[in-house]
Amino acid sequence: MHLLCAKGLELFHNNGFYNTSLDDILKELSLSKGAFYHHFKSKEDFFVNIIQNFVVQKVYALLVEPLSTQENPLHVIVDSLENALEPSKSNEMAYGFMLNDFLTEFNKRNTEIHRYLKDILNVWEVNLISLLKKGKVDGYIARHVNCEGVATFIIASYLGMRSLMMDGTDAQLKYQYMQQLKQYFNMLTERESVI
Amino acid sequence: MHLLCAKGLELFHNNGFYNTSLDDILKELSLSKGAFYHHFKSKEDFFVNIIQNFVVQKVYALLVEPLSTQENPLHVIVDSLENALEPSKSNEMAYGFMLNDFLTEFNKRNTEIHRYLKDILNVWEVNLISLLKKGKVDGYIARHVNCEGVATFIIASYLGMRSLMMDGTDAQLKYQYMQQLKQYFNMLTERESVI
DNA sequence: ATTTAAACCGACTCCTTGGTCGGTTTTATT
DNA sequence: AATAAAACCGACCAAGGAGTCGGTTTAAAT
Repeated sequence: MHLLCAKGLELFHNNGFYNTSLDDILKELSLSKGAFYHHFKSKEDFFVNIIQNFVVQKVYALLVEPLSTQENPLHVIVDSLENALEPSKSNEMAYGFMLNDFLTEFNKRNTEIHRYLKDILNVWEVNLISLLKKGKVDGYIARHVNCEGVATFIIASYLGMRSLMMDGTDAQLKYQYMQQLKQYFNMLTERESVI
Repeated sequence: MHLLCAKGLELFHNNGFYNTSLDDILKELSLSKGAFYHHFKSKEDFFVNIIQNFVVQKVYALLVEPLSTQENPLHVIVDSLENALEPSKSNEMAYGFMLNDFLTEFNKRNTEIHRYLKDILNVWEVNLISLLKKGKVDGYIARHVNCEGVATFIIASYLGMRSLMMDGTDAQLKYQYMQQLKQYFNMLTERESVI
Protein backbone atom coordinates (compact mmCIF):
# COMPACT_ATOMS: atom_id res chain seq x y z
CA MET A 1 0.00 0.00 0.00
CA HIS A 2 2.91 2.25 0.70
CA LEU A 3 4.36 1.00 -2.53
CA LEU A 4 1.14 1.86 -4.29
CA CYS A 5 1.31 5.44 -3.07
CA ALA A 6 4.96 5.82 -3.91
CA LYS A 7 4.54 4.47 -7.41
CA GLY A 8 1.35 6.45 -7.83
CA LEU A 9 3.07 9.65 -6.90
CA GLU A 10 5.90 8.87 -9.23
CA LEU A 11 3.69 8.20 -12.22
CA PHE A 12 1.22 10.97 -11.48
CA HIS A 13 4.11 13.33 -11.18
CA ASN A 14 5.72 12.16 -14.38
CA ASN A 15 2.69 11.78 -16.58
CA GLY A 16 -0.06 13.64 -14.81
CA PHE A 17 -3.06 12.31 -12.95
CA TYR A 18 -5.44 11.92 -15.85
CA ASN A 19 -2.75 10.60 -18.12
CA THR A 20 -1.89 7.81 -15.75
CA SER A 21 -4.35 4.97 -15.64
CA LEU A 22 -4.72 2.68 -12.70
CA ASP A 23 -3.63 -0.15 -14.93
CA ASP A 24 -0.37 1.64 -15.55
CA ILE A 25 0.38 1.79 -11.88
CA LEU A 26 -0.91 -1.68 -11.14
CA LYS A 27 1.00 -3.23 -13.99
CA GLU A 28 4.29 -1.85 -12.75
CA LEU A 29 3.67 -3.28 -9.34
CA SER A 30 2.10 -6.49 -10.60
CA LEU A 31 -0.98 -5.78 -8.59
CA SER A 32 -4.62 -6.11 -9.44
CA LYS A 33 -7.63 -3.86 -9.51
CA GLY A 34 -8.92 -5.72 -6.50
CA ALA A 35 -5.88 -4.89 -4.46
CA PHE A 36 -6.25 -1.27 -5.36
CA TYR A 37 -9.91 -0.93 -4.60
CA HIS A 38 -9.45 -2.73 -1.37
CA HIS A 39 -7.39 0.18 -0.11
CA PHE A 40 -8.92 3.13 -1.91
CA LYS A 41 -12.42 3.89 -2.86
CA SER A 42 -11.57 5.70 -6.06
CA LYS A 43 -8.73 7.00 -8.11
CA GLU A 44 -9.25 10.47 -6.76
CA ASP A 45 -9.39 9.21 -3.22
CA PHE A 46 -6.09 7.52 -3.94
CA PHE A 47 -4.62 10.78 -5.14
CA VAL A 48 -5.77 12.77 -2.15
CA ASN A 49 -4.29 10.08 0.04
CA ILE A 50 -0.96 10.41 -1.68
CA ILE A 51 -0.96 14.15 -1.35
CA GLN A 52 -1.87 13.90 2.32
CA ASN A 53 0.79 11.37 3.19
CA PHE A 54 3.63 12.50 1.01
CA VAL A 55 3.34 15.96 -0.37
CA VAL A 56 1.84 17.75 2.59
CA GLN A 57 4.50 16.37 4.86
CA LYS A 58 7.21 17.54 2.51
CA VAL A 59 5.73 20.97 2.26
CA TYR A 60 5.70 21.30 5.98
CA ALA A 61 9.18 19.96 6.34
CA LEU A 62 10.49 22.29 3.71
CA LEU A 63 8.50 25.38 4.45
CA VAL A 64 7.73 25.41 8.11
CA GLU A 65 10.98 24.13 9.43
CA PRO A 66 13.14 26.83 7.76
CA LEU A 67 11.07 29.37 9.63
CA SER A 68 12.91 28.64 12.82
CA THR A 69 16.26 29.67 11.45
CA GLN A 70 17.89 32.83 12.57
CA GLU A 71 19.52 33.53 9.25
CA ASN A 72 18.60 36.11 6.71
CA PRO A 73 15.16 35.05 5.43
CA LEU A 74 15.99 36.14 1.94
CA HIS A 75 18.98 33.82 1.87
CA VAL A 76 16.85 31.02 3.19
CA ILE A 77 14.28 31.55 0.48
CA VAL A 78 16.87 31.78 -2.25
CA ASP A 79 18.42 28.55 -1.11
CA SER A 80 15.12 26.72 -0.98
CA LEU A 81 14.12 27.86 -4.45
CA GLU A 82 17.55 27.05 -5.79
CA ASN A 83 17.04 23.59 -4.42
CA ALA A 84 13.47 23.29 -5.57
CA LEU A 85 14.38 24.06 -9.15
CA GLU A 86 17.05 21.44 -9.23
CA PRO A 87 16.28 18.73 -11.79
CA SER A 88 14.18 16.29 -9.86
CA LYS A 89 15.93 13.01 -10.32
CA SER A 90 15.23 11.53 -6.95
CA ASN A 91 15.14 15.03 -5.62
CA GLU A 92 13.54 15.02 -2.21
CA MET A 93 12.87 18.68 -2.52
CA ALA A 94 10.83 18.30 -5.65
CA TYR A 95 8.04 16.52 -3.84
CA GLY A 96 7.25 19.57 -1.86
CA PHE A 97 6.95 21.67 -4.94
CA MET A 98 5.12 19.55 -7.40
CA LEU A 99 1.82 21.09 -6.48
CA ASN A 100 1.93 23.42 -9.42
CA ASP A 101 1.64 20.73 -12.04
CA PHE A 102 -1.35 19.22 -10.33
CA LEU A 103 -2.96 22.56 -9.78
CA THR A 104 -3.23 23.20 -13.48
CA GLU A 105 -4.36 19.69 -14.16
CA PHE A 106 -7.24 19.76 -11.73
CA ASN A 107 -8.19 23.29 -12.51
CA LYS A 108 -11.52 22.78 -14.19
CA ARG A 109 -11.77 19.07 -13.95
CA ASN A 110 -12.08 18.60 -10.24
CA THR A 111 -12.58 21.80 -8.36
CA GLU A 112 -12.57 20.06 -5.01
CA ILE A 113 -9.10 18.67 -5.44
CA HIS A 114 -8.01 21.90 -7.02
CA ARG A 115 -9.10 23.83 -3.99
CA TYR A 116 -7.47 21.32 -1.73
CA LEU A 117 -4.18 21.69 -3.53
CA LYS A 118 -4.44 25.41 -3.40
CA ASP A 119 -4.91 25.25 0.33
CA ILE A 120 -1.57 23.51 0.56
CA LEU A 121 -0.04 26.20 -1.55
CA ASN A 122 -1.44 28.66 0.93
CA VAL A 123 0.59 26.99 3.64
CA TRP A 124 3.62 28.00 1.70
CA GLU A 125 2.31 31.49 1.34
CA VAL A 126 1.54 32.12 4.98
CA ASN A 127 4.89 30.72 5.97
CA LEU A 128 6.65 32.86 3.45
CA ILE A 129 4.84 35.89 4.74
CA SER A 130 5.61 35.26 8.34
CA LEU A 131 9.21 34.52 7.47
CA LEU A 132 9.41 37.83 5.68
CA LYS A 133 7.78 39.69 8.52
CA LYS A 134 10.19 38.15 10.93
CA GLY A 135 12.96 39.30 8.62
CA LYS A 136 11.63 42.79 8.96
CA VAL A 137 11.74 42.65 12.70
CA ASP A 138 15.22 41.24 12.64
CA GLY A 139 16.39 44.03 10.44
CA TYR A 140 17.05 42.00 7.32
CA ILE A 141 14.23 43.46 5.30
CA ALA A 142 13.34 47.07 4.73
CA ARG A 143 10.33 48.33 6.61
CA HIS A 144 8.53 49.65 3.56
CA VAL A 145 8.29 46.21 2.01
CA ASN A 146 4.87 44.68 1.46
CA CYS A 147 5.41 41.14 2.67
CA GLU A 148 2.21 39.76 1.17
CA GLY A 149 3.08 41.20 -2.19
CA VAL A 150 6.58 39.82 -2.07
CA ALA A 151 5.28 36.39 -1.17
CA THR A 152 2.88 36.48 -4.09
CA PHE A 153 5.67 37.52 -6.38
CA ILE A 154 7.93 34.76 -5.20
CA ILE A 155 5.29 32.10 -5.54
CA ALA A 156 4.16 33.27 -8.95
CA SER A 157 7.64 33.44 -10.35
CA TYR A 158 8.52 30.06 -8.94
CA LEU A 159 5.41 28.41 -10.32
CA GLY A 160 6.10 29.93 -13.70
CA MET A 161 9.63 28.64 -13.66
CA ARG A 162 8.34 25.17 -13.07
CA SER A 163 6.22 25.58 -16.16
CA LEU A 164 9.11 26.81 -18.22
CA MET A 165 11.44 24.10 -17.04
CA MET A 166 8.96 21.33 -17.55
CA ASP A 167 10.70 19.37 -20.22
CA GLY A 168 14.02 19.08 -18.53
CA THR A 169 17.05 20.72 -17.21
CA ASP A 170 17.55 24.17 -18.56
CA ALA A 171 20.37 25.30 -16.35
CA GLN A 172 20.65 28.59 -18.17
CA LEU A 173 17.04 29.42 -17.49
CA LYS A 174 17.39 28.61 -13.84
CA TYR A 175 20.52 30.66 -13.55
CA GLN A 176 18.88 33.69 -15.09
CA TYR A 177 15.93 33.36 -12.82
CA MET A 178 17.95 33.02 -9.66
CA GLN A 179 20.05 35.97 -10.68
CA GLN A 180 17.05 38.22 -11.10
CA LEU A 181 15.45 36.95 -7.96
CA LYS A 182 18.56 37.85 -6.01
CA GLN A 183 18.57 41.32 -7.46
CA TYR A 184 14.94 41.70 -6.58
CA PHE A 185 15.67 40.52 -3.07
CA ASN A 186 18.58 42.84 -2.88
CA MET A 187 16.12 45.65 -3.37
CA LEU A 188 14.16 44.52 -0.36
CA THR A 189 17.05 44.50 2.03
CA GLU A 190 17.50 47.11 4.66
CA ARG A 191 20.41 49.24 3.64
CA GLU A 192 22.13 51.87 5.63
CA SER A 193 22.47 54.07 2.59
CA VAL A 194 18.72 54.47 2.39
CA ILE A 195 18.50 55.78 5.92
CA MET B 1 -15.48 25.77 -40.02
CA HIS B 2 -14.54 29.11 -38.58
CA LEU B 3 -17.27 28.51 -36.05
CA LEU B 4 -15.76 25.16 -35.25
CA CYS B 5 -12.41 26.73 -34.47
CA ALA B 6 -13.91 29.51 -32.42
CA LYS B 7 -16.03 27.17 -30.37
CA GLY B 8 -13.16 24.75 -30.09
CA LEU B 9 -10.86 27.39 -28.75
CA GLU B 10 -13.49 28.49 -26.29
CA LEU B 11 -14.10 25.04 -24.91
CA PHE B 12 -10.48 23.97 -24.98
CA HIS B 13 -9.60 27.11 -23.15
CA ASN B 14 -12.32 26.67 -20.58
CA ASN B 15 -12.08 22.96 -19.95
CA GLY B 16 -8.78 21.92 -21.38
CA PHE B 17 -7.99 19.97 -24.51
CA TYR B 18 -8.25 16.48 -23.13
CA ASN B 19 -11.25 17.34 -21.04
CA THR B 20 -13.21 18.54 -24.02
CA SER B 21 -14.59 15.86 -26.28
CA LEU B 22 -15.39 16.41 -29.90
CA ASP B 23 -18.96 15.60 -29.07
CA ASP B 24 -19.02 18.49 -26.64
CA ILE B 25 -17.99 20.90 -29.34
CA LEU B 26 -20.13 19.35 -32.02
CA LYS B 27 -23.20 19.26 -29.83
CA GLU B 28 -23.01 22.96 -29.12
CA LEU B 29 -22.82 23.70 -32.80
CA SER B 30 -25.31 21.01 -33.84
CA LEU B 31 -22.74 19.53 -36.12
CA SER B 32 -21.77 15.95 -36.72
CA LYS B 33 -18.64 13.90 -36.55
CA GLY B 34 -18.67 13.76 -40.32
CA ALA B 35 -18.56 17.49 -40.62
CA PHE B 36 -15.63 17.62 -38.28
CA TYR B 37 -13.55 14.94 -39.89
CA HIS B 38 -14.22 16.42 -43.26
CA HIS B 39 -12.21 19.45 -42.24
CA PHE B 40 -9.66 18.05 -39.84
CA LYS B 41 -7.83 14.82 -39.84
CA SER B 42 -7.71 14.48 -36.09
CA LYS B 43 -8.49 16.23 -32.86
CA GLU B 44 -4.90 17.27 -32.47
CA ASP B 45 -4.74 18.52 -36.01
CA PHE B 46 -7.80 20.55 -35.15
CA PHE B 47 -6.07 22.02 -32.14
CA VAL B 48 -2.92 22.95 -34.00
CA ASN B 49 -5.10 24.59 -36.60
CA ILE B 50 -6.79 26.66 -33.94
CA ILE B 51 -3.52 27.73 -32.42
CA GLN B 52 -2.16 28.66 -35.82
CA ASN B 53 -5.13 30.70 -36.87
CA PHE B 54 -6.11 32.32 -33.62
CA VAL B 55 -3.52 32.26 -30.92
CA VAL B 56 -0.42 32.87 -32.95
CA GLN B 57 -1.97 35.89 -34.57
CA LYS B 58 -2.92 37.29 -31.20
CA VAL B 59 0.53 36.75 -29.83
CA TYR B 60 2.03 38.63 -32.71
CA ALA B 61 -0.50 41.42 -32.49
CA LEU B 62 0.09 41.79 -28.79
CA LEU B 63 3.78 41.22 -28.56
CA VAL B 64 5.33 42.34 -31.78
CA GLU B 65 3.28 45.40 -32.40
CA PRO B 66 4.10 47.08 -29.07
CA LEU B 67 7.74 46.87 -30.04
CA SER B 68 7.36 49.77 -32.37
CA THR B 69 6.37 52.19 -29.67
CA GLN B 70 8.73 54.88 -28.57
CA GLU B 71 7.54 54.84 -25.00
CA ASN B 72 9.30 53.46 -21.98
CA PRO B 73 9.46 49.70 -22.58
CA LEU B 74 8.88 48.99 -18.93
CA HIS B 75 5.64 50.90 -19.02
CA VAL B 76 4.60 49.07 -22.15
CA ILE B 77 5.28 45.73 -20.52
CA VAL B 78 3.47 46.66 -17.34
CA ASP B 79 0.45 47.73 -19.32
CA SER B 80 0.35 44.58 -21.37
CA LEU B 81 0.62 42.34 -18.33
CA GLU B 82 -1.95 44.39 -16.51
CA ASN B 83 -4.21 43.78 -19.44
CA ALA B 84 -3.33 40.15 -19.82
CA LEU B 85 -4.22 39.39 -16.23
CA GLU B 86 -7.61 40.98 -16.55
CA PRO B 87 -10.38 38.45 -16.01
CA SER B 88 -10.95 37.01 -19.41
CA LYS B 89 -14.62 37.51 -20.01
CA SER B 90 -14.49 38.04 -23.73
CA ASN B 91 -11.07 39.46 -23.19
CA GLU B 92 -9.29 39.73 -26.51
CA MET B 93 -6.00 39.93 -24.73
CA ALA B 94 -6.46 36.62 -23.02
CA TYR B 95 -6.18 34.69 -26.26
CA GLY B 96 -2.62 35.75 -26.65
CA PHE B 97 -1.72 34.52 -23.22
CA MET B 98 -3.54 31.26 -22.86
CA LEU B 99 -0.52 29.30 -23.94
CA ASN B 100 0.45 28.57 -20.40
CA ASP B 101 -2.57 26.42 -19.66
CA PHE B 102 -2.01 24.36 -22.77
CA LEU B 103 1.69 24.06 -22.13
CA THR B 104 1.13 22.20 -18.91
CA GLU B 105 -1.58 20.09 -20.43
CA PHE B 106 0.50 18.85 -23.32
CA ASN B 107 3.64 18.55 -21.29
CA LYS B 108 4.10 14.80 -21.27
CA ARG B 109 1.14 13.79 -23.33
CA ASN B 110 2.08 15.22 -26.67
CA THR B 111 5.60 16.46 -26.82
CA GLU B 112 5.21 17.66 -30.39
CA ILE B 113 2.42 20.05 -29.57
CA HIS B 114 4.17 20.98 -26.37
CA ARG B 115 7.27 21.99 -28.25
CA TYR B 116 5.19 23.84 -30.77
CA LEU B 117 3.50 25.84 -28.04
CA LYS B 118 6.79 26.57 -26.44
CA ASP B 119 8.07 27.96 -29.68
CA ILE B 120 5.26 30.45 -29.64
CA LEU B 121 6.19 31.38 -26.11
CA ASN B 122 9.68 31.99 -27.40
CA VAL B 123 8.28 34.59 -29.73
CA TRP B 124 7.20 36.47 -26.68
CA GLU B 125 10.61 36.02 -25.14
CA VAL B 126 12.65 37.28 -28.06
CA ASN B 127 10.35 40.24 -28.46
CA LEU B 128 10.59 41.04 -24.80
CA ILE B 129 14.33 40.88 -24.99
CA SER B 130 14.65 43.10 -27.98
CA LEU B 131 12.18 45.52 -26.44
CA LEU B 132 14.32 45.64 -23.33
CA LYS B 133 17.50 46.08 -25.29
CA LYS B 134 15.96 48.89 -27.19
CA GLY B 135 15.01 50.39 -23.86
CA LYS B 136 18.62 50.29 -22.89
CA VAL B 137 19.66 52.14 -25.99
CA ASP B 138 16.95 54.71 -25.46
CA GLY B 139 18.11 55.30 -21.94
CA TYR B 140 15.10 53.88 -20.16
CA ILE B 141 16.90 50.90 -18.74
CA ALA B 142 20.15 50.73 -16.85
CA ARG B 143 23.11 49.40 -18.75
CA HIS B 144 24.01 46.75 -16.22
CA VAL B 145 20.70 44.98 -16.69
CA ASN B 146 20.69 41.45 -18.08
CA CYS B 147 17.86 41.63 -20.59
CA GLU B 148 17.58 37.89 -21.08
CA GLY B 149 17.34 37.37 -17.36
CA VAL B 150 14.71 40.03 -16.98
CA ALA B 151 12.66 38.52 -19.80
CA THR B 152 12.82 35.14 -18.14
CA PHE B 153 11.77 36.65 -14.86
CA ILE B 154 8.84 38.44 -16.42
CA ILE B 155 7.63 35.40 -18.28
CA ALA B 156 7.98 33.11 -15.31
CA SER B 157 6.18 35.42 -12.94
CA TYR B 158 3.42 36.01 -15.43
CA LEU B 159 2.90 32.34 -16.11
CA GLY B 160 2.80 31.69 -12.40
CA MET B 161 0.22 34.36 -11.91
CA ARG B 162 -1.96 32.71 -14.49
CA SER B 163 -1.72 29.54 -12.45
CA LEU B 164 -2.59 31.31 -9.24
CA MET B 165 -5.49 33.18 -10.73
CA MET B 166 -6.94 30.20 -12.48
CA ASP B 167 -10.17 29.88 -10.64
CA GLY B 168 -11.33 33.42 -11.03
CA THR B 169 -10.81 36.99 -10.36
CA ASP B 170 -8.56 37.61 -7.46
CA ALA B 171 -8.09 41.32 -7.80
CA GLN B 172 -6.02 41.47 -4.65
CA LEU B 173 -3.54 38.97 -6.00
CA LYS B 174 -3.19 40.79 -9.24
CA TYR B 175 -2.70 44.08 -7.47
CA GLN B 176 0.06 42.68 -5.30
CA TYR B 177 1.77 41.20 -8.28
CA MET B 178 1.65 44.35 -10.35
CA GLN B 179 2.91 46.34 -7.42
CA GLN B 180 5.95 44.16 -6.96
CA LEU B 181 6.58 44.02 -10.68
CA LYS B 182 6.65 47.77 -10.80
CA GLN B 183 9.10 47.92 -7.97
CA TYR B 184 11.24 45.38 -9.68
CA PHE B 185 11.09 47.39 -12.86
CA ASN B 186 11.88 50.51 -10.95
CA MET B 187 15.12 48.88 -10.01
CA LEU B 188 15.97 48.38 -13.65
CA THR B 189 15.51 51.96 -14.66
CA GLU B 190 18.39 54.23 -15.39
CA ARG B 191 18.66 56.69 -12.57
CA GLU B 192 20.83 59.70 -12.38
CA SER B 193 21.54 59.10 -8.72
CA VAL B 194 23.38 55.92 -9.54
CA ILE B 195 25.78 57.74 -11.79
C1' DA C 1 -31.05 20.54 -65.98
C1' DT C 2 -27.14 17.81 -65.18
C1' DT C 3 -23.00 16.93 -63.24
C1' DT C 4 -19.58 17.20 -59.74
C1' DA C 5 -17.52 18.10 -55.68
C1' DA C 6 -17.69 19.81 -51.29
C1' DA C 7 -20.09 19.73 -46.93
C1' DC C 8 -22.43 17.12 -43.89
C1' DC C 9 -24.91 13.29 -41.33
C1' DG C 10 -25.10 9.71 -37.73
C1' DA C 11 -24.78 5.05 -36.73
C1' DC C 12 -21.09 2.10 -35.91
C1' DT C 13 -16.50 0.15 -34.34
C1' DC C 14 -12.71 -0.05 -31.41
C1' DC C 15 -10.33 1.02 -27.51
C1' DT C 16 -9.33 2.88 -23.05
C1' DT C 17 -10.47 3.31 -18.38
C1' DG C 18 -12.67 3.70 -13.92
C1' DG C 19 -15.05 0.82 -11.21
C1' DT C 20 -17.48 -3.86 -9.54
C1' DC C 21 -17.73 -8.32 -7.61
C1' DG C 22 -17.52 -13.11 -6.46
C1' DG C 23 -14.08 -15.82 -5.26
C1' DT C 24 -9.14 -17.07 -3.61
C1' DT C 25 -4.90 -16.55 -1.04
C1' DT C 26 -2.41 -14.82 2.75
C1' DT C 27 -1.90 -13.40 7.52
C1' DA C 28 -2.95 -13.14 12.22
C1' DT C 29 -5.35 -14.70 16.30
C1' DT C 30 -6.86 -18.05 19.56
C1' DA D 1 -5.66 -26.60 13.49
C1' DA D 2 -9.56 -23.61 13.05
C1' DT D 3 -11.37 -19.35 12.20
C1' DA D 4 -11.75 -14.79 10.88
C1' DA D 5 -10.27 -10.93 8.69
C1' DA D 6 -7.49 -8.56 5.71
C1' DA D 7 -5.29 -8.55 1.23
C1' DC D 8 -5.61 -9.70 -3.26
C1' DC D 9 -7.03 -11.59 -7.95
C1' DG D 10 -8.85 -10.92 -12.62
C1' DA D 11 -12.79 -11.38 -15.44
C1' DC D 12 -16.32 -8.40 -16.31
C1' DC D 13 -19.26 -4.13 -16.88
C1' DA D 14 -20.57 0.45 -18.43
C1' DA D 15 -19.35 4.81 -20.14
C1' DG D 16 -17.09 7.76 -22.89
C1' DG D 17 -14.43 9.23 -26.65
C1' DA D 18 -11.72 9.10 -31.06
C1' DG D 19 -12.08 7.91 -35.47
C1' DT D 20 -14.62 5.45 -39.78
C1' DC D 21 -17.66 5.06 -43.51
C1' DG D 22 -21.43 4.66 -46.64
C1' DG D 23 -24.76 7.51 -47.78
C1' DT D 24 -27.36 12.18 -48.20
C1' DT D 25 -27.81 17.03 -48.76
C1' DT D 26 -26.19 21.39 -50.46
C1' DA D 27 -23.87 24.40 -53.57
C1' DA D 28 -21.50 25.56 -57.61
C1' DA D 29 -20.23 25.09 -62.27
C1' DT D 30 -21.27 24.13 -67.12
